[in-house]
Amino acid sequence: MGNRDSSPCIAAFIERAGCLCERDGLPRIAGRILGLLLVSAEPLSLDGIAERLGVSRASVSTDARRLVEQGVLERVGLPGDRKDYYRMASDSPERSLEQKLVGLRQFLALLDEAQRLPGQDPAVSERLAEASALYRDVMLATTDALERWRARPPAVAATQSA
Amino acid sequence: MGNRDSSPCIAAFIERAGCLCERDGLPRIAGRILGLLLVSAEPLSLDGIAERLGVSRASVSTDARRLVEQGVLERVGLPGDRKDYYRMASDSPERSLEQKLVGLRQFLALLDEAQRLPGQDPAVSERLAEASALYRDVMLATTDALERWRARPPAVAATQSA
DNA sequence: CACTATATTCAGTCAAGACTGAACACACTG
DNA sequence: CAGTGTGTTCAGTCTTGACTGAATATAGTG
Repeated sequence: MGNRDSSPCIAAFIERAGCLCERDGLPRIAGRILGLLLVSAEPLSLDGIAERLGVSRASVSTDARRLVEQGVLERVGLPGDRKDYYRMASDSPERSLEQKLVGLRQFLALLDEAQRLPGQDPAVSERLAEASALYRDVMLATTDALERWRARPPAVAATQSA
Repeated sequence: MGNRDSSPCIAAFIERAGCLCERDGLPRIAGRILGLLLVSAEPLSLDGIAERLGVSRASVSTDARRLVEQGVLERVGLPGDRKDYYRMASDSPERSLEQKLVGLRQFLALLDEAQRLPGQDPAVSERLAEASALYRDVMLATTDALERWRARPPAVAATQSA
């Protein structure tokens, strides 16, 4: 079942990716798809992914679409082929980071809501303000890092031009 | 049941906290405990929390212990009282941020593992290196923000001295 | 227009784990 | 040592959502 060819290292890597993504609220299969496509040079078809991972085509269809919606995967066509192919989006690291940022943003919003709550003890207010400051700073720093990354010098060559 | 007194705003806030923490892999009740203690000036007993939230004491016992282990809650005693009381740890924002950092660290480790995989296409290697660089930078920036926060000027006064 | 290849959707199964009440353990008190 | 207040653990229920095979849609091909 699945993982027919290729080294067991890669299989292990894909599994790790699956488990890790599970912690972020993604289905395990979605994580495996990401792991697989992360290390594959060519786009893979839906059937190819399903067979390679040893899971149902239904799951791959659902999860791949979800990942496309999140912007971390791209659906591409191959000339003379009716199948859908998938590959990592060119800005996928950015996108998955943004996914994590929304979590931070919501947490920050929660802290702000807490600060606006009526009848707060001064000590509580201060605790909230401090936490809020920390998370605001982290968000800022992360956004900056993202900006720096976007402005990074373009890659020298690599096969894939676009 | 539960939320007997206090404004409905607070009840809503606690619920939001519960749902938000669920996304981070915590039981909803753990999130509610955090929300409740975040806005309460005094430590609360296990029974007090359970009654206030309208949940079983068993859940509060389990989840509070978990939060204490994570370092975001502190178990304190009150003189002349045999009960356990809980309050937010003084460094709780730091701790929950660190929790998030371990996720980043694991993700980074996964990327590194991918880079060490045998027989990599150059384009893939470059993609991995770029992603790795982004996440490394984010981790660094976050750690810096955390340092800044630790070095922040101490609070003016507030009721709770320690 | 049949026919085929492909992708999506749906009903159903299954597993994980949150939550609970009740039993239990523990440690004070008199 | 019984009795009581307190925290923990456990067996069982229930919800959620991942995953699947099969049915269904969609679009290309002759």
